[in-house]
Amino acid sequence: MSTATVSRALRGLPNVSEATRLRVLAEAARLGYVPTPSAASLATGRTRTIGVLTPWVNRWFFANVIEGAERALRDLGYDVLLYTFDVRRTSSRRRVDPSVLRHRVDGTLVVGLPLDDDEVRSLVGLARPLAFVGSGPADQVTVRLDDVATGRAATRHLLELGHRVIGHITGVPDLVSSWSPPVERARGYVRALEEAGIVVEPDLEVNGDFDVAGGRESTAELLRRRPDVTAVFAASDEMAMGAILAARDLGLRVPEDLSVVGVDGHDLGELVGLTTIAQDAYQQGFDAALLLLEMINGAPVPESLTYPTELVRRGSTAPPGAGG
Amino acid sequence: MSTATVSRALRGLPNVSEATRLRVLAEAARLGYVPTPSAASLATGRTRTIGVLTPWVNRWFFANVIEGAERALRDLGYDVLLYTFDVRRTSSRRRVDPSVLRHRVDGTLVVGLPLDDDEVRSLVGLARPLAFVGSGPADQVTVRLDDVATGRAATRHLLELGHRVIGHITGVPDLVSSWSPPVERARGYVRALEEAGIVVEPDLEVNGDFDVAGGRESTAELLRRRPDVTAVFAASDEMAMGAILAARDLGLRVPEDLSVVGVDGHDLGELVGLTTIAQDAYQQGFDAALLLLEMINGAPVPESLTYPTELVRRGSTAPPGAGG
DNA sequence: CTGTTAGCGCCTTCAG
DNA sequence: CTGAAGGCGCTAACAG
Repeated sequence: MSTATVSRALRGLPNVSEATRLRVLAEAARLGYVPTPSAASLATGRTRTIGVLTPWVNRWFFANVIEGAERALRDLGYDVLLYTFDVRRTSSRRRVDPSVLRHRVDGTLVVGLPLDDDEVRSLVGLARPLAFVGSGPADQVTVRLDDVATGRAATRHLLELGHRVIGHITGVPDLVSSWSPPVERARGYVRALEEAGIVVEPDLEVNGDFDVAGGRESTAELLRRRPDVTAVFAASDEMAMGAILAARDLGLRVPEDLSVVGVDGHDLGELVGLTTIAQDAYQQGFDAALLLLEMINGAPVPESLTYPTELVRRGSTAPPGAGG
Repeated sequence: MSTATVSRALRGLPNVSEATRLRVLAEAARLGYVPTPSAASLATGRTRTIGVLTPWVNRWFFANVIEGAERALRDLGYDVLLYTFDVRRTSSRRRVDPSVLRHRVDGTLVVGLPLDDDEVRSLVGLARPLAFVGSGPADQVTVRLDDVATGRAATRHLLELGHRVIGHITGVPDLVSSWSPPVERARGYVRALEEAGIVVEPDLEVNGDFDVAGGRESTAELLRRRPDVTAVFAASDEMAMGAILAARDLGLRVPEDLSVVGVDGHDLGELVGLTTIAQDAYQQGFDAALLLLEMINGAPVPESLTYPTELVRRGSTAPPGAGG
């Protein structure tokens, strides 16, 4: 029997009689035969692998998106190649160099990673399907929240409680990209303030690096600078929890002296009574992976999917001076 | 110029004159040439890729180990292929079938995934370096805590505070493997009780699925069954936080009515005042990756690395009945 | 130091 | 429906 017939049988192609197919399958199983992916990939140009680019895996949003995407891809026989690009306020991250992805992935999923125009261009230059989760450039397929609306809703919640001096803890430096979620949430924050006729003061915004420690430090700095702040909107729950720690460090009570609202719907939000705008990160990862595979299969896909959010009111927000 | 010379120049092999090497490098840069990994892999049998097998990515320990490993591997030019195998109490997980790894990875890192003997055997059968993080079979390279000592230390902390009826929230079903961290932590728990002359009661142990929701449910069940419990040792911080939620659901105060101690040193532990046995998960992932690469390079490596832990006392533990 | 020659294992085209 | 042949892009061994 020729290798060509075996190859056809194993891949379920037509033009193989049922008898030979069964014979091949049986023999392959008996021998424990496993195809060599690099040979297949060399011959076909396809890798059955998706590159996932993300700044971190140990943060709520990112971990859940990655897990959702991995499950979807695995179910459909695709492997996941993980690339992290640590993003910090203090140091600029390593540039995304897509040449490492060339001939290595059939598609790329960018998870919550703000890219500059050059980086996007170079990814597009790979000529492979590309999708973004969290946010992405306007002309690319993106699975996301309406981040402006999210920032606006969080800020309005605080305004409706009666707050007038509201701080904002944002995520990454806005130098890189004009379309990262923190940038858009900050826009929503500004818009809500303007709609309420409140003058927006730049020194009410600080950068919290998207984690607990960063939220804590930046909130401490904010409260030192502006002791008149009565509420804080953090662009993620982890930073919001850092803000609560900072308040506690300074002897302030939450929510009596400081109201705090976050974004995410973190598993531990309930435990600390955190008011938040909840989203489903796992599902976004799962669906983005499916979209990407459809693109690979040449199916038409929507330009973007926008996911719902929900304000979850808990004990970390209250009218200013509620307790004294 | 021949392809062989180009190949040698690009890979920095000897036997190439400096002049030609520079010429090759310049031309490659000009053309934007990128080698095709599948072709190299087909020719050499090596892939410069490491498979990372883990039950979850959205849990503190796992996310941090993965991130540490990814950073170490990336720095040394290796790619990370991520495979998750969801482990739950309710349903048995998909078996680990290493045939998908054959010809695809140069080594495998198993992160906190309890495997049965057959699965370990089949991984060993790949004839590629293999390392475990969290725990592993006795005869394999493992980066880990002393989990028995960890369970014992946590339980002793509760005993020293005066507790006598101490529940334990463990992680995964112990059906699969005899060497998972939760199993060993439970052993430490039992040993500490025995050393204190306390009769070990099986109905004081419940399974919390290693996450917040599971810790909450199983603690609720435990407290319903055994209202005399005054303290709980959870095998992870996330389950411990679930235990605190369960206590609160039942109107119990922590620590007055119920003391809770966990394991990990979760970023949010301080916020909720959780007493814990802290470990450095990121570093374990990082070091395990380095070990694996040394094995790939044929260097001798220690059979196992044991990491230190530290008891962090916070407000979630106190003598029984401390407040009333 | 450089070039030539065989493959690595699979897939695709074309004959039969 | 099946077989033969060529080639995917690179590396290893050997000549020169």
